[in-house]
Amino acid sequence: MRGAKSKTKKACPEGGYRVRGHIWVEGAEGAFLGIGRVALLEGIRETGSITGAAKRLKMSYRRAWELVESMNRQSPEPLVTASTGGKGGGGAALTDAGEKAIEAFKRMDEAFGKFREKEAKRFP
Amino acid sequence: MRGAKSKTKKACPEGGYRVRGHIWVEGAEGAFLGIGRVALLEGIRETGSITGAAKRLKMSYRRAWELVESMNRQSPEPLVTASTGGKGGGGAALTDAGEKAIEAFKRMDEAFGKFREKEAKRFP
DNA sequence: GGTCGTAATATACGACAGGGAATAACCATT
DNA sequence: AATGGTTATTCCCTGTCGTATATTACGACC
Repeated sequence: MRGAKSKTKKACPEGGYRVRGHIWVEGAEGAFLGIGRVALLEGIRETGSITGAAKRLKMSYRRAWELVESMNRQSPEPLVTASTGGKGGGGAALTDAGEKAIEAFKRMDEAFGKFREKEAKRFP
Repeated sequence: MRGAKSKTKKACPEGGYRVRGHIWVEGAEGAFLGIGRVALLEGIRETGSITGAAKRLKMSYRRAWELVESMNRQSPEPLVTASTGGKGGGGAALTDAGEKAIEAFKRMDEAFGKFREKEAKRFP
């Protein structure tokens, strides 16, 4: 009942399986920096607000704000500064620590991609 | 309102953050082999039944059975064989492919641990 | 000083993964 | 043929997570 009896078809030399994964940095209260949080940081940098980043990433403002709070709480210096009122109603921006965090994570994630690709050879 | 102002405390040379992650093998229908599935396979090997493995891992039989089905469906040859009735009411056992899957995944997971440890140095 | 769009916060709603229970089928052993 | 523990399968229920919605506070700019 499982059909397909292999058929000795040797197309796809290293084909059927691929290795996937999540990787993230943990701080005092759990998740601190992951791919989603980094995307949020980039969204904030490019839109100038938490609201704009949330819309771009199709997540609720509430969640975006919670993530920003979580990151700021767990870092000795905040990654995002936000201000209310004023020109445009307020906004948010990355700090230098925020930029550095993005950079470090992206390098790690790239290395992770290479790692997965290499390890996938274990499952031909 | 975020307190703590860093304090220039340089104990914990590479301390605050650690890198964590999940890694798994994907097949045709999604997840094929992960740490939980491997633990289940080992539980089956050691208890001789899906029921026993589920109890040991404190998961419902339903879930355990679904995981076994998923693995068997996505492998050219099943990782687990099960039989009903007979001595002891039936049972389950690993195939040779099942043993090899455990082996391959554990090696990969070990390499993953080393990778995370190495990459954590990016976040001092 | 009114305006505007954002930050910040609370509440209610909905989706869904997983758990638990219940049931039927199975078959060597006794 | 009765037993017993397991596989296989279905149905319901609940906790959790995130979304959506609503409200208030804010302050530079016109």
